[in-house]
Amino acid sequence: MSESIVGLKRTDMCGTLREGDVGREVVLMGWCHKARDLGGLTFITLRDRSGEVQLVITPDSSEDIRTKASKVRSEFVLAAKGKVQKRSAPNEKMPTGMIEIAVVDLRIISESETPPFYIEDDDTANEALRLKYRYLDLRRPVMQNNMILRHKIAKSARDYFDEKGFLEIETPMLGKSTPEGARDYLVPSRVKNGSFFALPQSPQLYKQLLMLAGYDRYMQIARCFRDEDLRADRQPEFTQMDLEMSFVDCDDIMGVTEGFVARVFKDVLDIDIELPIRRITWQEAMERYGSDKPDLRFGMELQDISDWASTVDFVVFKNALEDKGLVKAVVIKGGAAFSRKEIDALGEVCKTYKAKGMAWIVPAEQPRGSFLKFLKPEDIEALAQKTGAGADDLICIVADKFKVVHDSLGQLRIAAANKLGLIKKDDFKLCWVTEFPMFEWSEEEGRFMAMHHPFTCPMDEDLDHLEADQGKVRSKAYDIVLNGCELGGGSIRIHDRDLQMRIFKLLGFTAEAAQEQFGFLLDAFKYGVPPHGGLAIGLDRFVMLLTGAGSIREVIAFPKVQNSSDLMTDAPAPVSEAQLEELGIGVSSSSDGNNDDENLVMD
RNA sequence: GGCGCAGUAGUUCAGCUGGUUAGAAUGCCAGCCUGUCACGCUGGAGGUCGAGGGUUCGAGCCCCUUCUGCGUCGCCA
Repeated sequence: MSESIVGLKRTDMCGTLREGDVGREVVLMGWCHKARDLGGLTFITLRDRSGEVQLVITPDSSEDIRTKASKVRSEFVLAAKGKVQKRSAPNEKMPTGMIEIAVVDLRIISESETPPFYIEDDDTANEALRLKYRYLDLRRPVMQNNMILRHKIAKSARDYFDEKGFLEIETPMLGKSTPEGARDYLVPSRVKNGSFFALPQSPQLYKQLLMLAGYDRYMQIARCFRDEDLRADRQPEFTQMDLEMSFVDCDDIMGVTEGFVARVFKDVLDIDIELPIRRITWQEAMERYGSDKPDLRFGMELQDISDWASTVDFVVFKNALEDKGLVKAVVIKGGAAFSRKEIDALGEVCKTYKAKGMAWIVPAEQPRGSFLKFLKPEDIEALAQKTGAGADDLICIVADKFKVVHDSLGQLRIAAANKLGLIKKDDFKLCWVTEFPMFEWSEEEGRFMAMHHPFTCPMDEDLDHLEADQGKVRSKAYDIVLNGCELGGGSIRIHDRDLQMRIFKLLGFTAEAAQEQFGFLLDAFKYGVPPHGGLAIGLDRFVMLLTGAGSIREVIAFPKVQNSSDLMTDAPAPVSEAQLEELGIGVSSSSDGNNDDENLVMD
């Protein structure tokens, strides 16, 4: 049975009705959240995007309505006409709990099978199940709120940047594959067999060319693609609030970005962000927090104890120091109460980040620790003195090279803070991390790679030793960090063709390779380039942090799972021979005999 | 590719040292019920214990392989 809505015009949304509406005749449409048949009386909770309201069918209702009401089940789509009346038994828990609708016309528009999980806010259902039936999952009010909040942020962005004179300009989805950076998603060309488009990892080059073209201020809420493994905060396709400005320096970009972030916090959560946002150099962030995205909601900073370690007769420290490394410590207040097992778990965190181990010590009257036999009583006292640790505290120590020490202790710091409950969920701490290194040594490639991207401008002070000491060159790049999560980042770009060529050369590009990959950019740079720079904010992460969601999947309508597939549509899926033929692509079964796992090969 | 966690009724879970016919709650179905809102009461149906193999007199439980989901390292300019 499926009735029509002809003759009924919706007058109100379910969740908007209040006591002031009593006496009005309304027409509502929505989903049955729950039907309660008490025999003579039937209550139906009707739900739409705005909320829920109670329908009531009494023994006075017509036979037809009572029959239909008895057939209604969860998730049926209903249309109801009736009069708003004050409830004799109000429900304080519902926003519409003071009123109900006395039904005079009821239509079952669409029936529903029993859903595989109950549509409620507590997401007790298995995530894989939720994703397979995402359209049902998206009915849950908490998911609808996430989508609404996401919309609000996008709207704030468009309003804000419009007011600041930005133009939203769309850039292509089908572009050119570039070396460096993440793996590209490729799209085969039908017209030019054997050639491929790449989906954009970001609109980077297009927005730079828009600056060159004189558009001055550009923004775009842009979909980006990266074919890399997923994480709780990483999806293969994601959305960036992308912007670029001409005739600016770092301060201009950071200023306009701060205004945007503050605007979103105000519009969405009614929170006032203190401006300007604190700035920390990359060097300082690494040294104090062991991270280029420090969580400033708690202290527990890293302390350099290399001087102390050099006076101690412990081979682990000696080796690290001789190997141009350092020794650092994190003091966990109250950590003396941790069990051996809990301390070992912290050691495991360090090992995950390549530390060979974690030394620890509780500087109590009867000291406890992992390397006491190498320490004299005065060593322990000196360490306690230096680090400010007391008898109730746990000192965790890692000795290794710069990266290992900071990575491992930085993560240990977070693990310990989580353990001690130092991180408040509704606390928002922002910072800028500036002066990123221009290059990063890649063991795998055996060369320097661009830490940000190859179009990032080096700092003026470091231009002179660009060739001489690449590792020391800093760039005009900046990241904005919210609660230890990289919210976004950007840079001032190179606008000088010669400098751009120098950077390509340092990255190992021959002049020919640079011309082949980025010829269009280098050509464009012959025709008058304004100084420019920009930034992109990860919209999904921003929404995730503002909603307190545990992963960006919670704020993306139709996300992918860990193997980059879509549990609802089963994408990616094989295509027909004819389609492949047209694209000039052959597919061969892989040698392991697993027919489901096929390899693409070019004809 | 590595490491870790999980997979038992539609759903969320329990299931002891390997031992009778695998349980609970909820949902679902039927009947009753005039103020419910986690409605209530009575009754009922519902299971390839993710899959495959092995050990055993006997496997949800032990072993191997594999699939799926989650977290994470690598990776993500």
